[in-house]
Formats: sequence, structure tokens, C-alpha cells
Amino acid sequence: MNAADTRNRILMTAMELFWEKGYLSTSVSDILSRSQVHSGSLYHFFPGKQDVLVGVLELYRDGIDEMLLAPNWEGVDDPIERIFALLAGYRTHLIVTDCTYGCPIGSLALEIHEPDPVVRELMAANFSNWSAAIAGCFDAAADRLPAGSDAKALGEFVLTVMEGAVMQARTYRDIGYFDRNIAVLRDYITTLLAGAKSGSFA
Amino acid sequence: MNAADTRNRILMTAMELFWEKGYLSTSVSDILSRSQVHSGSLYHFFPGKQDVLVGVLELYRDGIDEMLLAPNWEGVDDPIERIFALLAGYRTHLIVTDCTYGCPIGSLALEIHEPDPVVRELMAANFSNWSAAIAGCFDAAADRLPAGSDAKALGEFVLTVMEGAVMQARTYRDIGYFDRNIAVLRDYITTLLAGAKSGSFA
DNA sequence: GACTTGATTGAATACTCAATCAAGTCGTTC
DNA sequence: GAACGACTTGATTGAGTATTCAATCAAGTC
Repeated sequence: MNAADTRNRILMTAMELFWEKGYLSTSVSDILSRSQVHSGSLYHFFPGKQDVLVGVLELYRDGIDEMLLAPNWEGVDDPIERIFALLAGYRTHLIVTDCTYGCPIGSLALEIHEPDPVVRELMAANFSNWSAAIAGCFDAAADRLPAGSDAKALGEFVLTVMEGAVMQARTYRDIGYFDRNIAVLRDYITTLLAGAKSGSFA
Repeated sequence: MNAADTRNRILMTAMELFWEKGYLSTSVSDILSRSQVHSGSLYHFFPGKQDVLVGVLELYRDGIDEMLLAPNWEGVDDPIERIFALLAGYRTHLIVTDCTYGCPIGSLALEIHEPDPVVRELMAANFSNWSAAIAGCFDAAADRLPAGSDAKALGEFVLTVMEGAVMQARTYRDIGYFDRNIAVLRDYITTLLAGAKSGSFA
């Protein structure tokens, strides 16, 4: 096994573990035993545990298109439906994990109370990429939205609703909380599309 | 100092620390040194660290009216404005903490990945109390909302928006993310009040 | 004034943690 | 084939962790 493989295996394993158990509850030994890598190797590639986290956050940041958007948007052309297709992807994650799933970035954002600036900015960059992708959908549907609609703010709002809906479904272990939240969001977006005299919140 | 005082001081201190540093990052020693209580005393009242958390969650659950709602709703009678008054309270917390504030329940919900059932149900109960309070506002304004509006779902949605908005403001260290999210929420609620043919998402 | 109860003390325990280090292996280059 | 540097091994370190426990204390109660 070459060096790049080792580094990559560490990162993929850490990505899994941080998602399953969170960053704080994942020990370096956890990463070592699951990845079958020895501690010296890990510390050869990464100065410390936090640098592994940085690597994972960079993977998320650089992989949003291929890992997240492309799979969920395949065969979905309408920009508004793309928004709900992405949300449906999160719903699927919740279902297959018995409502144990949590958004990895959101979990980290609330788990780490005093983040290193590098870590915090990477979490923010991940949020920005996500909401920018949604804002792109709203931009693509700008002609169907009220004039002056703020696509950026709407993208951030959809991110907010996803995070909150996932948080509640996970806490209650009940997908109903996710579904109701998304239904309310759809109601709102429907009123926007219906051309209600709205969208002037910017 | 009597026993009730000691127990209470432990809980108040733990509440502070869990909010500042999170549950996992708060050590029992942290609680002991700040509360000036000795370890034996703590373990006399609480079987273990998790039971301190349970006590704190019970304090939140039982104190929502006096600690959260009453202060924010003083002098605010309109039920819809009460919703935004409560959200404004969270905005104030963000401002005075330089956007470091996090909702204590939301943070715990995402921080603890495999919660004990007792803990998870207490977090859920806290969410339920919060969104039920908001649902009560929507109920009180039912005559101004579209017929068939689902007050419970709307209450959960407002909780979602609060949690997501706080999460983003905290991650970006920028109150603008909170304000934009709340502005979108207000836009939505405004369209509901304007009697748009909506609210039929239930 | 003997006895009980509950609260308190703080040292000791058993354990986990991130991180280190010296000794090795391997491939590449001259 | 020698020399070099990148990588690997895994035992070890030492600080920090939650928790336990025997002993002490204060305040009742009969």
C-alpha cells in the first residue's frame, strides 16, 4: 500500500467515524483500529487529531458536487424540484439509519464549541457551498419568483430548514418531524411561485 | 450550606458549563472546581455525570415559562409578535456573546450521538415545550391564518428556523445569517397572515 | 446522651486519551 | 550496491478522565 492510500484510508475512516460518533467521541485509536493503520503512520501524515478533521472537512468541501449534488440531481432538471430532491436525499439517509442520521457539518458545528479558526472557516465554507448550490436553483428559477427575491437568503433558509428538520427527526427518532418541516417549506416556496406579493424581505 | 443548596449549585454550574463548553468537553472536575463542591458531594447527589445532565435538562424543561417565555413576552400581547419577540431574545444572546451562543438543547442534540433514552426523551420534551409554546401563538392567531393551518407544524417550523439560524450565525460568527433567516420566516408568516391561499400543507 | 441519618471530604483507583519515539522497511537514485 | 529519505511499526509516555471509598462531620431523634 502506498502513501497516498494510507492517507486516504485514514481520511475515509475518520469521515465515517466522525459521522457515526462525532469528532469528540472518536478517539485516534478508533481511527487506527478501523483503518488498520498504525499510530506512527497517522502522525506521519497529520500533526494531530484536529488536522485529520481539517482533512475530512476539505474532502466534504471539495466533493460536494460529485458526492452530494450530482447523485441527488440526476434526472431532475427543474431547479425548484432539485431543491426538494436534495432534501429527499437527506430523508433517505434518515430512513436507512432509523432516524439516527445527522448532517456531518451541522453536527460538527454544534459539537465543537471553541473551534480553531481553520476548522470554523472550513465548516462555514461547507455551509456556503451548500446554500450557494440552492441559491443557484433559485437563480435559475428567478423568472418564476417575485421580483427582487433574494436567492442567497433563500438558499441559507433552505439550509436552515434542512438542518433543523434533521435535528428534530433525529432527536425524536421520528421522520414525521422532518416531513412536516419540509412540507411547510414547500408551502412557502409554492406561495412564492404563485407570485404572491412577497419576497421583499431583503 | 444545606443539601438542597449544594445540589442546586452543582446543577446551575453544570448548566453554565454545558452551555459554554458542551457536555462532552465539560469534565466533572470542571464542575467541581467552579461550583466549589467536592467530588464526593457530587456523587452523593448524582450517580454519575450523565445524571447531572439529566438534572440540567429537567431544569430547562421545568423552567421554560419563567426562564425563557415570560422574560421575552413581557409587554408583548400579539401572538404573532410574541413569536418574533422570542426570536429576538435569541438574537440578543448571539449579540452579547459575539455570535458564540448556541441553543443549549440543540447543541446537546447534535453533540451526543448515541444518547441514553432518558437523555434523548428529555431533549425531545424540551423541543416539544418550545414548539408547543409557538404553536399556542399560532392557535391564538388562528382567525388571521388560512383555514386549516397546522399550528403544530408551524411551531416545529419556527423551532427549526431558530435552530438553523443560530447554527449559521454561530458558525460564520456573523449575525447577518441569523437576521436573513428570520427575515425570510417573517416574509412567510406575513404571506400567511395576508390570507394567501396556503397553509394546506398538513 | 446513645444512635441514626445524610452530607461531606479528598485521596486513591482504574482507565482512556493524544501524542511520541526509536527501530525498522522499502523504493529510488546515483 | 550504497546511500538516502519516505514511510511503517507498535510499545511507551504522561496527562487527564470518571468514579469509588473509607473516614469524618453535623444535625436530628428517641
